[in-house]
Amino acid sequence: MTIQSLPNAELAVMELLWREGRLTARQILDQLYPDVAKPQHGTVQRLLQRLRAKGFVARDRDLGVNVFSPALSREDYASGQLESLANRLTQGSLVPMITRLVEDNKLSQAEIARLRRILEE
Amino acid sequence: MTIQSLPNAELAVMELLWREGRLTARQILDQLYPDVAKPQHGTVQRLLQRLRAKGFVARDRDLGVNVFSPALSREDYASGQLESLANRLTQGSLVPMITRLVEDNKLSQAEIARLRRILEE
DNA sequence: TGACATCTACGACATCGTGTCTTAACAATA
DNA sequence: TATTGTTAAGACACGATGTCGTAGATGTCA
Repeated sequence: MTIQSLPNAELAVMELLWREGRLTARQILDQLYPDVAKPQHGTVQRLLQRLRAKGFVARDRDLGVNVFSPALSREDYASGQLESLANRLTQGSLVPMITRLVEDNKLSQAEIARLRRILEE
Repeated sequence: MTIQSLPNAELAVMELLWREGRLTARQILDQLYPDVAKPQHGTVQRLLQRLRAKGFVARDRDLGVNVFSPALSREDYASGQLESLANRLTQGSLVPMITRLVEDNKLSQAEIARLRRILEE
């Protein structure tokens, strides 16, 4: 079971939730569509509903208003995407991808050093 | 300029080309739709045309027949996808993703050893 | 040369996902 | 009760994707 990948608008909602933690639909609306006059309530509700159906968002309706929070951390999502990328393209291995990045000097020295530290265990 | 990501059918064509190197449309057709009776010529042509428009496939029409080959290696594509993933989710850094994979024991010892070797330079 | 098969290019279309808007039911508060 | 805000769900436009059909170009063989 791989983590599915999210479309832009849904990812934008997740970005907000990852940054803020817990938000009401109203707060999300205000931040996602600050200048728009029209009522985008429905849009946000739809996005939240789809995210909830996909298991990315949890809802807390104890208070009068619904409060939404991430059901999955950014790191879990990102690493899940990385896994599925490797599965689709390189038989599950990160080696070919990272090899290429290193060869192309796409990784800074700092980044390489940090990766080395992580892998020392 | 990030490398865009390919839909399934187009990726399937790339898989073939990456594996075989150079193929004619007919060969691709036979391998992609082995059992289908109907003539899917058009489908394959369309896929190849779109892949060519995106710059993923090169065409050699010197012979009577068109011969298609990858204009981008699997490693380039994969590492490009990894880059854009990191840019979208973790400010361009691989560290958070790989950290999480290590914590979750998603990487084998062999994989970790190979990554370490790559990063020694 | 003419008939036939193959290859190529492109138009058309159904379907699905995504993003948006509208409306209506519901809840809360003044 | 009137008003405001919240939630839910239906409807739709648009684009991408995958498929098919057709017509022209090219080549082969009798």
